[in-house]
Amino acid sequence: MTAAMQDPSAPEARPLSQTQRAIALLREMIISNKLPPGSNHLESELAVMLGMSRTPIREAAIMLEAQGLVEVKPRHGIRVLPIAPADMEEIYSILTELESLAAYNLANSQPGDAALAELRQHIDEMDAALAADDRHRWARADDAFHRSLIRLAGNRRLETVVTTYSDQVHRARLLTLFMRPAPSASNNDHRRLVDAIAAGEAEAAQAIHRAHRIDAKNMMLKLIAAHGFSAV
Amino acid sequence: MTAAMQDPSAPEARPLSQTQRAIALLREMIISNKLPPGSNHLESELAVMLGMSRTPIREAAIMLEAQGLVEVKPRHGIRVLPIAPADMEEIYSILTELESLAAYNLANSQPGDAALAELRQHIDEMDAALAADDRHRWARADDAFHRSLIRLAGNRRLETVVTTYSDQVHRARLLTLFMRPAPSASNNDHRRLVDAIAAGEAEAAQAIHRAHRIDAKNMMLKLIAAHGFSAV
DNA sequence: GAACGCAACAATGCATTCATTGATAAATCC
DNA sequence: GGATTTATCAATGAATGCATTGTTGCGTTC
Repeated sequence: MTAAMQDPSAPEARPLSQTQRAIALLREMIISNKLPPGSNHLESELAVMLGMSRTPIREAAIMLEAQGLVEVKPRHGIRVLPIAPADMEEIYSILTELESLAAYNLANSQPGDAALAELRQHIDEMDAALAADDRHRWARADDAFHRSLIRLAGNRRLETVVTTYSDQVHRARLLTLFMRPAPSASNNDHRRLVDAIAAGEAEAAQAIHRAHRIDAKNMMLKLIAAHGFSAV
Repeated sequence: MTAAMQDPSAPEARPLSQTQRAIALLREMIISNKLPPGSNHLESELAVMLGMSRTPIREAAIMLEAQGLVEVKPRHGIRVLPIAPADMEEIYSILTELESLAAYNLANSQPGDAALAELRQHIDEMDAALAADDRHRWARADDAFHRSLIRLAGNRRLETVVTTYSDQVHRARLLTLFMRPAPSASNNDHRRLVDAIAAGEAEAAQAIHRAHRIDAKNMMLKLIAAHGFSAV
């Protein structure tokens, strides 16, 4: 092996398997709505689209099916699953419970200043996005806040589950992002949550986050119904 | 479409794909300890063992990895994941929260007599198993009770998550099944839970089940530590 | 004209094949 | 003799090939 095979300019030199690429690319296309809900896709079609053979596509489809993003129908190809209001009820019910648990556990774990600063930084970013009236930026910061909250709680499996179900409702959040009123009240909840966590008030943190999630769910369902969507 | 296309005599006439067979067989072998935790297995070895090619084995491995039962290591084969006490803390934390949620939701849904009868039947079976001093039979009935509880709550995703994590601790439950004292107190909890559900006392049901799960977790961790296991 | 049956086709499930890559062992040099 | 380098090997990642099966369209018959 010669040194010329290594590319010193690239910081990461891992090849990344085709299957991993397929999973990442398809997931991205699904949650960003490039592959619309309800659409069907042949393995060969996706294989051509991503420039690989059918094998890694099949393997990716199995993974994405396990994550609830697609359905592999024996003779009808790979179907992007739509999310109906009933699905959102299911998902938010789980997310509410598990994220509140994360808040509770984090509050009990006496998090260090670094952890609290990380959370507050995301809140500041949300405020800045609100001031700039940039909703996409706000949504990214909101995402980051919730991910940090879960990660800092220190339960990796909980992180996995929450990520899985957050992915499933990602399209719905995108859809309602511009329907909803400016999410300034939401940031109040976030600040109160971090304060409760900092003070070690576990039950308060849990209650605050639970209420926050329930409000978010109700608003989203109302918006989607009001705009006449039966699935997303 | 003619009526002749439906076959009323055979309730199930599907061939069941090799991949599905591989998933079911490997899962069974893993949770029943036939493939011991920590053991490594080559794709070709499993392929020969199950009488199929590597392809369905690979696909099954991806699914089982998504369910947290194995780890696919690039050059070292498929590794059955051991469950350490820290993993059990993670898992029971999630199971406690979600099963309690199921109890809460079921109590609120005013379940019919059929649902309540189903739950009570499993409890009776547990009593019978206790009387016969048959712990395997008790464990099966206990499993069935918990599965019914989750299923009747009507949230399919919740069912999926709980099943996934129940699988991961299945070996540990098997291990402690004969270490623990006779699980008669456990059945008291079950009866009180069903009574609370029948009475529509959602918060009581939730609290009873939460306490039940926390007790079970603490006992299991104590037993495993007392017997000197560092992983299962 | 409608319905049933048959045939051609297309997509998948799975096996097989090939190439890449990490590991192991042997051989040579210091 | 030990260490380093090289060569062989084994296992996986991925592509391809093949057979099965569901579907669609056409022809025939009632």
